[in-house]
Amino acid sequence: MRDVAAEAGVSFKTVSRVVNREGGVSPDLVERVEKAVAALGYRPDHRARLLRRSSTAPATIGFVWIDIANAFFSSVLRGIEEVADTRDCLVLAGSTEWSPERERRLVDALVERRVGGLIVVSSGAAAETLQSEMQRGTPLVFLDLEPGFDVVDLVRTDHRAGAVKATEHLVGGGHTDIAYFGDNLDIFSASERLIGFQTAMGAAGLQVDDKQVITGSHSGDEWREIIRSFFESSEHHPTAIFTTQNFVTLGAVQALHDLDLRSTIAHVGFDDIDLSEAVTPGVSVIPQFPRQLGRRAAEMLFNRVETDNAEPVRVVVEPPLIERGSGEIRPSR
Amino acid sequence: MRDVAAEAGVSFKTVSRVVNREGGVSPDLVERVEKAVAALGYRPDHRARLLRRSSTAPATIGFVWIDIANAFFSSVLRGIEEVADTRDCLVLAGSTEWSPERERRLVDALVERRVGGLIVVSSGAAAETLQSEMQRGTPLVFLDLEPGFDVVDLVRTDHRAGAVKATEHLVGGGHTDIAYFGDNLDIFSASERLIGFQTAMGAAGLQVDDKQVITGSHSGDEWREIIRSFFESSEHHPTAIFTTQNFVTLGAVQALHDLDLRSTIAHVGFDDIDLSEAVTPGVSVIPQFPRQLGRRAAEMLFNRVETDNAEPVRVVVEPPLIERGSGEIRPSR
DNA sequence: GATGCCCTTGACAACGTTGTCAAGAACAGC
DNA sequence: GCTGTTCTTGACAACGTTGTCAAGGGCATC
Repeated sequence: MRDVAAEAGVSFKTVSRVVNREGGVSPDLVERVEKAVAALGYRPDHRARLLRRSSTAPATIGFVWIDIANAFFSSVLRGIEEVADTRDCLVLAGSTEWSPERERRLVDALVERRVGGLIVVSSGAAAETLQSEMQRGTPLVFLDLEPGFDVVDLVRTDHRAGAVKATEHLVGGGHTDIAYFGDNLDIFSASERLIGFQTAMGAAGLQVDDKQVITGSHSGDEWREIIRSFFESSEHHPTAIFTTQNFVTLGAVQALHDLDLRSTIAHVGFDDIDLSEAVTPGVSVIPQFPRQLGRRAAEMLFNRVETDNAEPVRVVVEPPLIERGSGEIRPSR
Repeated sequence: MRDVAAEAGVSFKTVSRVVNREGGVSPDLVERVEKAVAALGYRPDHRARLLRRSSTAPATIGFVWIDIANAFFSSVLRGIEEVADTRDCLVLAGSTEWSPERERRLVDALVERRVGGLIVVSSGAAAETLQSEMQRGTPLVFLDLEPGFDVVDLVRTDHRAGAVKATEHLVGGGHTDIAYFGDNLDIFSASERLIGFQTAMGAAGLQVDDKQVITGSHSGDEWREIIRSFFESSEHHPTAIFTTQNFVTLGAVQALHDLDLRSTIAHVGFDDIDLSEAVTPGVSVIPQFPRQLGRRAAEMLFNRVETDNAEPVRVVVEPPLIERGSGEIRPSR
């Protein structure tokens, strides 16, 4: 900026005025400054600007998510960006890949960059930083997971109700012997879904066999192997399965296809997947609406910027069930 | 920081020393300062820190991409994050959703935030800003697309060679009548793929019928409709199709499935998709390796930070062909 | 021609941090 | 006890910008 001022033969305050279109600068000076700006390729330094300015509207918001490979969160991010874009706001996104350590570091890094707000898919690892940041007045919205401490704003799917719905659907189709494949139970959404499964099974008077509850954190290909060997090895086959995450569902579809069991074993998944209609039979699912969750969370965030003392908002969306064939297979025995 | 200094009864320089673990501070002062930091929930302001510091290693890099809904770019981002993470570097990601206007704004915003480097999937819209930023010495790596001006570092798939390979595969299987479905031609990769298709067709002495080259920018569901009505309406059916982007491939698999043509029409796609093995027949593809492209780009970026005068690097990866069944169907006529 | 007003411009402080340097204390060696 | 060295600490400038205020010039009004 100093260089631009020298080039144009004015003080740097005048440059500042021109760059920010404050007005009150004579036309020829404006022109001289603009020429100098163009000649030197000058860009204002956003950080210094924010440092000085008693800015109100956030120019950057942060998004901390858990798994970059999962299309669910990509769609969430898309929803967030759509809303942020209308406010000329950038999204600083970082994924933790399930590591509490990384969650702490990421949240710290974002807080240190003084983002105007934060949307977090939090395991609760960064609770301390998040809470002190909340006290500083930074808007904070939690998404998908309950972080395990008192939370102001939160948006998520009703994981438990969705799992109940899926299980009831299978039970209603005549299945009494249902296997469960899902994410690690230290993840809030995963444990909620298992609780939903157990609740619905219990309500139907059915027993849950521990050997038929398989949990863990794996890629789609790993799940494919796990589910294939589950069906290959166990003498006792369930007549239906409930897969409670999109990778698990993808793996299960592949595995059942490999074993030519897709028309025999009933299957409902949590989260929608691509090509769910192109396989035979189609994959029945409890879909989530990640893009809308993202939009909703971002709107809540900006809302909190504007109205400081608003009541806490908790949005918990009950998901529907989409029948496509795989969930409607009757038990063969 | 001033508050912390007051609370601990020291000067703020001492606080700075403690926070940055510079050493040379007596143990009891360290303890007092740390207590004050904890009590007040103090976080250093990263922006101010960078403003002062003659820092070398970048703390933030930017990634500008074109389509957040496309899993290809999510994987690229993942690769970038993996590398950035090892350098304690955050990734500021923004998607342009194909809008040149948005590309300009995003690149400007990142430059103004003084990112330490930039990985760009650029249509060329922000050429001016990017070039002046390159002159400022900011490391810059282009990914996937040629932006239409002289470029220093670039990583991409060899779109043309991949398309040639796919087309030759279909031609080699006996097909002479092949339809092409792909992205808008003002996108570099799309036009390259079409050129590859045309080249291989020409080399085989085959004619390309303009009515069988369908291009546009659509979602998977839209492509499903387009391809379904293409096969429903035209009296003349091609015996094979080449779909040159993952959404198009997804749509085509669905559409052919809807019409019960998946075992009749040969099909090769560009970009791999989920469940490509679970459908019948499996989907033959020219896969890209987005995560590796991202890793490669990030490594080049950091490399350029370290060695300033390095030669320009262009990495153009020739993709393989994966046979899964759909591409090996013989023409029925 | 003096006064008052507005319009343009620049000097300076401030934002929150780190780098530089010097002051002061503590200690060792003569 | 004096000198020199080291260790701890703080004062101050600087990073690049914007907010505040005052100075100076031009113009209208009396």
